[in-house]
Amino acid sequence: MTISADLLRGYTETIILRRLAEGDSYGYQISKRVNIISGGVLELKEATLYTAFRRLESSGMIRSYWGDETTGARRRYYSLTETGREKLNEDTAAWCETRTVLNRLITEENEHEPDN
Amino acid sequence: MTISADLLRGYTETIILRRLAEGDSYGYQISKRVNIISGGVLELKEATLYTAFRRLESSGMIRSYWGDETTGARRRYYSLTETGREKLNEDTAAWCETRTVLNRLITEENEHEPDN
DNA sequence: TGAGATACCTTGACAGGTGAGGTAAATTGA
DNA sequence: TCAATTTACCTCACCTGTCAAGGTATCTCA
Repeated sequence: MTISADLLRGYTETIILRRLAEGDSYGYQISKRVNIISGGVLELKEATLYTAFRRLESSGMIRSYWGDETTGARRRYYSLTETGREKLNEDTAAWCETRTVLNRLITEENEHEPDN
Repeated sequence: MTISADLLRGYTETIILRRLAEGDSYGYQISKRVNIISGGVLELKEATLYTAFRRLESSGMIRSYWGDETTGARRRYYSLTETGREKLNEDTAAWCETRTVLNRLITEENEHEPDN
């Protein structure tokens, strides 16, 4: 079972920032790591990934630099900025709140709540 | 604190279906109920709500009928179809899975996972 | 030699959310 | 009594994130 893209919309950037909090990384690696960590159910599409990188960089959340690979394909590494780190904290808090609210709205019984 | 729209994208229909699982209802009421249940942090915008109703009805998830109010503004009631009920079950399962995966990707430590 | 993996990138189309606009009736309070 | 607010519905054009499809280049291994 694969997770629908629509259910993830809005979390792509947070997922990327979280990965970069563990250390500098590059597109291809982040993509693979996310796939592994998710148990294979989530695949960040390349187009999605790279457009997210553009957004994050132009808004100052991440910085990029070319790696000095002497072998293999060139890699563009990304690193979290201070702003990005703060954004990650906010996003993480937002996720926790969203999770609570969605749980209440989708999975919990609400029949005995007051009507007004 | 209000929950960002983007984080909810894709859950609007599920939220509506879930409300209708508790009994027939109409737009305005669903909107208010969602707001109350969410503790005031989530507000389904009218445009969002009504376009979602259109989608759900044309895909056979819900049915609508005009109420016979003798007082107050007219109301268009919606009721869940059998298909809609099944969809709600699938969506609920999808939410649980998404929640687990996002938790792992956003809030958990993954530093000790194998690299490949 | 050539298939597959690594690694990057862009473009155009699509879909869901929403601000801003609209209608109409009932209620409320000054 | 009458203006403001609430109830209740609706649509359109725009914005934004996703992604299929296309591209480039290098390395590895059979």
